[in-house]
Amino acid sequence: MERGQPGFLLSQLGAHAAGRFAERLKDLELSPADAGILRLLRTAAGISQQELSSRLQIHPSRLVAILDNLERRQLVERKPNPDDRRLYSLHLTKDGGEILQQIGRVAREHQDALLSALTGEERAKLTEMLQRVADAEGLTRGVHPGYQRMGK
Amino acid sequence: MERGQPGFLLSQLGAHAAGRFAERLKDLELSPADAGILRLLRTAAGISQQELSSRLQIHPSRLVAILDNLERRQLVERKPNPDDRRLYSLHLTKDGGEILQQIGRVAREHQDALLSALTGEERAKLTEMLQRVADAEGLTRGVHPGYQRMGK
DNA sequence: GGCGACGGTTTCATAGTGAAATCATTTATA
DNA sequence: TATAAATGATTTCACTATGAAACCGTCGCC
Repeated sequence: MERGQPGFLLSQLGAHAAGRFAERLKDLELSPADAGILRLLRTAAGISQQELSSRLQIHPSRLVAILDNLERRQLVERKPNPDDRRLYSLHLTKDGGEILQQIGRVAREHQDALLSALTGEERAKLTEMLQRVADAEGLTRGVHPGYQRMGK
Repeated sequence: MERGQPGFLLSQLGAHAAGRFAERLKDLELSPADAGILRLLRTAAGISQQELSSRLQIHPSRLVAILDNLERRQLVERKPNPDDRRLYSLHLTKDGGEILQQIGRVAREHQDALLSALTGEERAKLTEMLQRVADAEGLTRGVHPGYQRMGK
């Protein structure tokens, strides 16, 4: 990849953005994967670990430890599934919901800082272009390829 | 980070682009860090490992193994520095120069595939915006934050 | 000439990784 | 209904990557 070229820039900036965001999340003692899980559970309450792991592309064996941690901190709850005793039914707790709000705040701050060099109009154009590229590449919205390796 | 928002998109697409590029590099049996090193050595022939590691933000102890490998494959040469016998003077070999050309080819293919959803005009606009953001964030051109953890 | 700093390398302790094994439970099959 | 196969969550294990610190030879300074 040549420097100054969009491919490299994209990858470079993406890694930078992810790193900066991860740093901000550390204030909340959360990893990016933690945040992704909490966010997904808001809209997909009750899903199983299996389903969670396949949606976010996190290895099931890794998910065990992550959920253990989130449950210990009472941000997530593993409820039994009455229909299938093998499955857990995962839910956000009250605390989990509240921390999710903080995550949202952090994300907005992060984004504003990151894109301060662009006008509002440019941000919209950038978002639209990036979304188009992401769709063309078959990326699922909200699923970060790095979740596979951003557990801690 | 909310989905569909530029911050997340950037990070998501960046990771995707880096992953795809790394896959293509595998055909040449190179890691992204390998490619970064070869590329830098083209314009900065003769530098020491110390200097290389600080420019690319690669840990010195990790650099040893990477250079061992590149030297074994005769893509890079460690010459003694006559002025200071502690320092190596790193150089691309003939083979290294040739593989660098192949890397360039792979990078162009990668980039074309990645941005196929955008017109030429849009690509230029995207590049310009990304460069502006990268500059504002203080990123050094050609230095990927991920080199720190993309040795293999 | 001796002493602290420096470059490159090695060692080491730690942590993260996925593949495969395990165990309970459910579904399919006959 | 009995038995086999599949599934979900977890644990175990072998492998790799990581940086900190120790190490050795060399340099610059006083």
